[in-house]
Amino acid sequence: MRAKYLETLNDAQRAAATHGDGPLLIIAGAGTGKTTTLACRVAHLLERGVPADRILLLTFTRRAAAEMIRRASDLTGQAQTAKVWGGTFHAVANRLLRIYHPAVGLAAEFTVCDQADAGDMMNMLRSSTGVAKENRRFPRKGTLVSIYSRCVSAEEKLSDVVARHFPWCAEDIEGIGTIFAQYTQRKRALNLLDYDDLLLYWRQLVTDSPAADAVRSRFDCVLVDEYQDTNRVQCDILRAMRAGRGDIGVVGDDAQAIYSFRAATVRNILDFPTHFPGAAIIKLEQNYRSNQPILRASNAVMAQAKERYTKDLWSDRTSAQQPVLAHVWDEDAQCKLVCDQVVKHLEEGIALRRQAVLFRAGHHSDLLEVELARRNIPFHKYGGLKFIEAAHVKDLLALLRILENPYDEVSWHRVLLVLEGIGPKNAQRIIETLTSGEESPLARMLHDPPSPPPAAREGFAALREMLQACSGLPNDNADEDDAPAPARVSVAAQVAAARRFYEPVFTKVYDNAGMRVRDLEQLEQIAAGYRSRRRFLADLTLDPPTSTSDLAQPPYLEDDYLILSTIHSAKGCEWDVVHIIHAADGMIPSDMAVSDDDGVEEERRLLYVAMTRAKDWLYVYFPLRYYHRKSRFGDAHSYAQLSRFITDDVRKHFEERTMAMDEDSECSDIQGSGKRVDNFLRELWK
DNA sequence: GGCATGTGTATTTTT
DNA sequence: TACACATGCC
Repeated sequence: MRAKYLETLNDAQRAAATHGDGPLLIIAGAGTGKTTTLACRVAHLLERGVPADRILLLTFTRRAAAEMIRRASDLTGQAQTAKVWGGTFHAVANRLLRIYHPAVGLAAEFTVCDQADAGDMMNMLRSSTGVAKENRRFPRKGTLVSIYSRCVSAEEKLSDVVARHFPWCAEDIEGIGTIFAQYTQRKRALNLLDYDDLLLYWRQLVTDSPAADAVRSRFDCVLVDEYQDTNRVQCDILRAMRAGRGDIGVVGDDAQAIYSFRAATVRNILDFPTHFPGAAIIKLEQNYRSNQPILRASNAVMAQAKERYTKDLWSDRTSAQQPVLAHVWDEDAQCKLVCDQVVKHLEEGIALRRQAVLFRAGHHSDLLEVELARRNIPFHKYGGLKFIEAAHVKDLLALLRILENPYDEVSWHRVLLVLEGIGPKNAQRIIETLTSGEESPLARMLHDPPSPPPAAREGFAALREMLQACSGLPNDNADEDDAPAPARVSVAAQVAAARRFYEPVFTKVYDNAGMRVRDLEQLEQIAAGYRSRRRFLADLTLDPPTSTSDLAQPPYLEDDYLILSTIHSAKGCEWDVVHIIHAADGMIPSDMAVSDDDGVEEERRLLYVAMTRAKDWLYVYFPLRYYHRKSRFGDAHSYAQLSRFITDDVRKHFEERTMAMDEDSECSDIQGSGKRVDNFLRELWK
């Protein structure tokens, strides 16, 4: 008997969901019901009797995994569905390594550091090795981290990576090599893993460790979403995880590969049948998301791609409304028009959260955010700068990380620099003293501290007290007999203690202290949901709040808000109305990406991804004039070109509207053919 | 050695 | 606009 939920699938989807044990490659175009299909496959596996905790579901974000598991659970009604191992490669690596760390020579309390932490360490090495001394333009920390990560994830030599992707750093290659060598050494010594390490250790765990068999046989089935955006190491991991077993299913779309900067390679999809012999290939080509006009325009964009993609998506959702290409005078006009359109759709009954504004880079929405705030239109922004990257949040977390891993020099450095009167030199000296002895640097700090510079004496004492309070160790003066057993201090209490320690400093150092204090309060709230500090830190690093909204507690959940998102963060999502702003050359494609053909091709796919997020309405905005605010001259500006991807062939599929300026510099009128004016006016009364 | 101040410059996308 | 680096004062 066939389960009810399978009836709702089309033939290709059902074939994918009910496929047997062999390797399975699903090529799923945008909006073809990929999530549904995967959820059904999970449900099907469960009903076939596969235990939930023997299913591994790898997705691009933890949110995507949670969504699929939730849907599978709805389909089967089985509570045990929650036991499915779901998450990102990095999160799963972390989870496995917490169990099997001895097999790869890791200590249990290793901490995971994010990109910014890695950058801080690179910076410390940059000065301590002195390699940057001779050259004033030695690559910055961010660049160093990018180069490093690229070498590791693509498994390419430093010299090749620099030559191909960072040619302007070629003359510093020796210094970079020195820093990298020390970077890896320090990380090991300090018990730190960066994002790349998580994958590398997972790979080692399943290819070359005493636990390899145990890890492999933990899972009966592995499912991977967004396979086009995996890199070589991730591919190796999958091959090793499935060595001698066939049950692996991957889903991907080569037309949506947008992560080559993270060394993702389309080869993984193309070579899947070779890597996993006997693989069945199923294509999903019917789009259930977008209406025909939107799909035609999107297909037209991809039709110009250098590589021909295998599929044209089709849809039977008709609509008389073509996507709109809006020519606006400048960025101000763009903001106003976006707001107008958003409100118009809202008044027609489409909630704000069913609408999204998409853009190439995080800062592209800066002006719009101001305008939205001015008009009291609530919004949540995904992508771009994150809460977790703010200096004051990092400062506070550094304190917890010291408690978790006392050997974490980078965090010690951060914490010490917060104190008034301690600069890089003194911080360095103090850290050297702390780590010189046999005992843990934390114990040394509490029982036999180095002397701080006189100016920092008070702050230093406060720091020690704080660490003391959080660590739960008895202090020097405590009478051993009377001292109660060290109480476990809750994570939230630790954050609270850290907050009390930091807040006076903040009010001195930062101007908008109020906001920052609020951030820390929110951090404390998040901490309240955790029993384990280790878990708290790992989760924040591996699955950071993607927008400030994630920090908001239930009262806000009912509120309606507009979605602002980078195109990268919009992957996998869909909205009734999508507004794509800054469709100008230099924005899409980004100036940074046009130096080589592959870069341009990826930018094209990026526009395609953005367009195919739309279900019913799609607006693409093109501001004609850009101002150069940094220029000496008052109103210096330049005229932009329409994105090179919106060719004449593509424009045929759009309705074009032009907003002109009137004397008051307000955008108020329409230019173009009479027909367009009529269309526009009709829109207004509709 | 720390810190305030001034100058120049590079500036995407994310786990 | 933010960040790295240089300079000069305490």
